[in-house]
Amino acid sequence: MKANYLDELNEQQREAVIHINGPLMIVAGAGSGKTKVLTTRIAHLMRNGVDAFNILSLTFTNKAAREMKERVEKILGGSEARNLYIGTFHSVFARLLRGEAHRLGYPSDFTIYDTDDAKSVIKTIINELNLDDKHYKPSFVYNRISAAKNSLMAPEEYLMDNLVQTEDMRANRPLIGKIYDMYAKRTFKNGAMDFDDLLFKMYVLLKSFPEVLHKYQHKFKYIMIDEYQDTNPAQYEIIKLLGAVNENICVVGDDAQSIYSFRGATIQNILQFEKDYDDVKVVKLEQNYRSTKSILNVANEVIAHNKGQIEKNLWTDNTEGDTIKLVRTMTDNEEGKFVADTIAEQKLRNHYDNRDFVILYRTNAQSRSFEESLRRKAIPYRIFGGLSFYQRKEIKDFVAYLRITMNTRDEESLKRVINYPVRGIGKTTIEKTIVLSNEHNITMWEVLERAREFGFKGGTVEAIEAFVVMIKSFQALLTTHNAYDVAVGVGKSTNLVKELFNDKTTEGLARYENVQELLNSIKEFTETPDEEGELLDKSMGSYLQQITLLTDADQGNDENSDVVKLMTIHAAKGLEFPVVFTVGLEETLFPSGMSINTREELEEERRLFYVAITRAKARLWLTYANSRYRFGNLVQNEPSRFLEEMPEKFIDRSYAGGGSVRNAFGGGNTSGWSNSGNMFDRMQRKTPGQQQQQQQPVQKPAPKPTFSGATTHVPSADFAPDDPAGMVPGMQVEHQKFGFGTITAMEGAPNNRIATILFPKGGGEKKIMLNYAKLRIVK
DNA sequence: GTGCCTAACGTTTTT
DNA sequence: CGTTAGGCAC
Repeated sequence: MKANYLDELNEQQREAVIHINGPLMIVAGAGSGKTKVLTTRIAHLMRNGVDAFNILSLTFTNKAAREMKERVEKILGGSEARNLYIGTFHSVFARLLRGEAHRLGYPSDFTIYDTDDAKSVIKTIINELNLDDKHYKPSFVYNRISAAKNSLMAPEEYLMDNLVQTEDMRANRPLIGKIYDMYAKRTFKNGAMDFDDLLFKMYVLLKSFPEVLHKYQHKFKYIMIDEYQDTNPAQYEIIKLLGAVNENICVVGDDAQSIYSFRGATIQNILQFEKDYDDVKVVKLEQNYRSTKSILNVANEVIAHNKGQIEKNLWTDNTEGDTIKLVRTMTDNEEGKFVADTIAEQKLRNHYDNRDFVILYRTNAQSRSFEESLRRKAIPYRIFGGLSFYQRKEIKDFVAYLRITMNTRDEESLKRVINYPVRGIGKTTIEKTIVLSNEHNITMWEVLERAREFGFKGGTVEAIEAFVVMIKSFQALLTTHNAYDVAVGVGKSTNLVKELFNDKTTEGLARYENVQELLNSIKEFTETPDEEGELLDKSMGSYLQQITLLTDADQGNDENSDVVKLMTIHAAKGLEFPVVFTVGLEETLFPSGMSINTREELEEERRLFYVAITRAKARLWLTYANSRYRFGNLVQNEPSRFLEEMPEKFIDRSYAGGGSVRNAFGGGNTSGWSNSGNMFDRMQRKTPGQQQQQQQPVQKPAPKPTFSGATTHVPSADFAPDDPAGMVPGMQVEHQKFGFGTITAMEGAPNNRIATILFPKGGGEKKIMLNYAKLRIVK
């Protein structure tokens, strides 16, 4: 261990590190060296005789856990760090639950359902109850159930709770409690836990089995929790239980960066920590080592608009640095182009590498325009988040085989693979199996095992038996082979790999490669030593439980690859970059239109903006578009209210540069609003139709006139969709597909109008939703 | 039972 | 606009 590790800390940091016993709260401002303090503190504990086996460190992302482990290893120099229990709440609890699952009636190889799996179960239940899944939307129900679990409310309590019941009644969805109850029973029957169960069941376990609680209270003598501001009541109660004996709880957080309330996190946990324990030591880390003065000042002033914070004063010794550039573009595509152009320019001018840039947005859907513009300029990039690798269909299919092999109770997986690839077990047979399993109160798998007994006949029973034999052969493999060999065996026997291999389409090729990647990851898992310390658990069960908790950001952590990164602001928490583009700063987008109805929601959006700003070390661009495509139609956006909250002094509002915008349209109207007047005054309102034309000054050549059937219409050379707002009955219009027609009637809400149009050559009268149709006004 | 076509739907944010 | 789920025809 390095002897001088304490010398590298400032006074407050050191104070936090050397506090060994008793509750400790570290209020760590953005960029104040939080991870350094946490890792050094772990090293310091160990140096003072604390056994690594007795330290539990909880984080929110696998990435943070990995980083922490690496940095502790670096300080300690030895292999002792391996014995630390470092991980996310979910992964640590999954591991603990695995060892204790039998007490709760779960198999130790319980399946972990991701959000999609859970919603699928919920949807099944909704259909079983003969409810309308358009009214009882699975995602809505899922969120209610999730919220219940995160506040430790079991189905029975949910049904009895007046407040909750009133809410459901008011939302006209009184049966959510019933669905929750059935969902809990069903997932239990399936031997499966969803994300929230990993917390909820952990709590139940500790609460119901005093000997288990005792065991872990004495194992985890020192507990550290990162990002404490993002913990929910379930996590809070578990920590309280685990730490009750020793009270060596160290929480680290920043109330200004609390951005996960939608997941049940409550900022109260950190605000109240001092009241939860006696003699809480509070340390504030207020020196920022990350950002320039300009960036930090803007961040501080923005966050000052929130009420009720822990008082702190974040400052920096760094240089003032560049001003923050505020950029307006006409459209989202121009925004993308501007950012790509600026990255190219900055690389030349200031010698940055691709890896120095990040593009941060509010919603994943915004990535598209940036992807396109970066691709066009041949700038390599990588998107973090979005669709996880493990959510892809081909991966889910493959994993479902592995899951059913490990846990035959898992009906979600069973239903997924029972007839894929096609083996002659159709809908009718599956329905029948479900009915039988309900009648006899056994699992679907048990029905299949005894198919002949239950009266399945002919080809069906043969197909079922072949399927059962196959899965059993996989189970047999498990006892003799490692996870990788089993997976390869599964791939061969099921023909899954072959099927994808034979699909020579581009998508088929990609799918084949994805499955190969999955196999590689299993191989890697079996071959590398277990990072989590503890027992070397190389089983398939362990692998499967782990992958569900991985996010895309954890995949391919080739941090060194020189690419521009794109991610949501949520995903960027805890990271830093020399140059940051925060994009889409428009009302209804950021702040999100979903989050402007209460002060609490709006303040969380503002904290999100604060997080975005404070990712930047040296340079920060804030961009927004005058109008952008949303659901396929062009919408106007006002600049985000947050832009008005920034101090003028550090902002360069005249900056609309980057070349492209100005060059394309001769300057003038795109150059932001400099010093005079209200910034909104100078925004020119344009109709979508006008913008469309400005965007494409050069008309695309008309499609080649090819032979077409009587129903196919070849659009006119100058075909360009017009603003539907101006369309009224009597007008002549041209539809891309149906040809020329006359509007005969108009109905629907003003923002969602439906026109009845008579197309003489295009199949008669049709109802067209104006929001989605491409129509050109002829006259 | 499979594949194709149409209609409907969607955008918060994630473990 | 893009995707996807469900209905319908082979």
